[in-house]
Amino acid sequence: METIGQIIRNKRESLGLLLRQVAASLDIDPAILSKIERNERRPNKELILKLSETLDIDKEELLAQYISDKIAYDIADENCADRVLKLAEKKVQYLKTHSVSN
Amino acid sequence: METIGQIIRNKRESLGLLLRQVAASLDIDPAILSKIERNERRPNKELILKLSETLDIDKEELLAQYISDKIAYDIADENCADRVLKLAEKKVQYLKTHSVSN
DNA sequence: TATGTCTTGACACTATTTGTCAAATATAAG
DNA sequence: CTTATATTTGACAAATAGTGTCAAGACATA
Repeated sequence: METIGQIIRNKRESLGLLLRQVAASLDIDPAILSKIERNERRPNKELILKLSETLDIDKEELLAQYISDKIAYDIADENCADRVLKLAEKKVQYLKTHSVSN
Repeated sequence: METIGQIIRNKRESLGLLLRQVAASLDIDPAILSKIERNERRPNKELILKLSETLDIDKEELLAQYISDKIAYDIADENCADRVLKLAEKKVQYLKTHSVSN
């Protein structure tokens, strides 16, 4: 399974871009991007959006990878992961139909 | 749908316990417990475990509620929630079968 | 060696989470 | 109407986590 860091690094290298170049486009230090690509540091949502533009990666795809990474990390050491995900699905449905902002 | 705060408050009241009493048992300020029960503040995992013991709520049940709450909150405003949850499921499976610690 | 790229770790700054406290509110009893 | 008790609220401090900066080290290539 490809990690989000691998996705980013693969795309960057396939475009022949240097860390320095992409980092400049993202307005961050190359060291941060290096860490993100090696999954040593987690990107935030803003960075995900910029990355999808700079590297021409589908925005929804990268976002889904990003959020599912966070979730998997949250529940990886729980022995009731399946149940948790089913519950989460119900709650999301509930929030979507009942939230004030919708 | 019952929130985690409601679960806790219902159980505490059904046991005839005061905020002050349960808070003392949890070693926290009653104000915090009050906020947790009204979903104004999110409990952390340690508190969840203590709560399940003090109020005699099934530990797995309360943990599942707690984690699914966090997940639902994370993805509530995303329009690809279903896809994210499916991806997360795959990643959890992957982590379970490939992690070093297992 | 000399150059350019990437990695690593220490550090500071900021944001978020968590804890503390006292005043305000609510409820019930005398 | 007081008094007492329980809960709620908001301001604030402390602790933790996230983020950014930088320079030195490692690595490859010419």
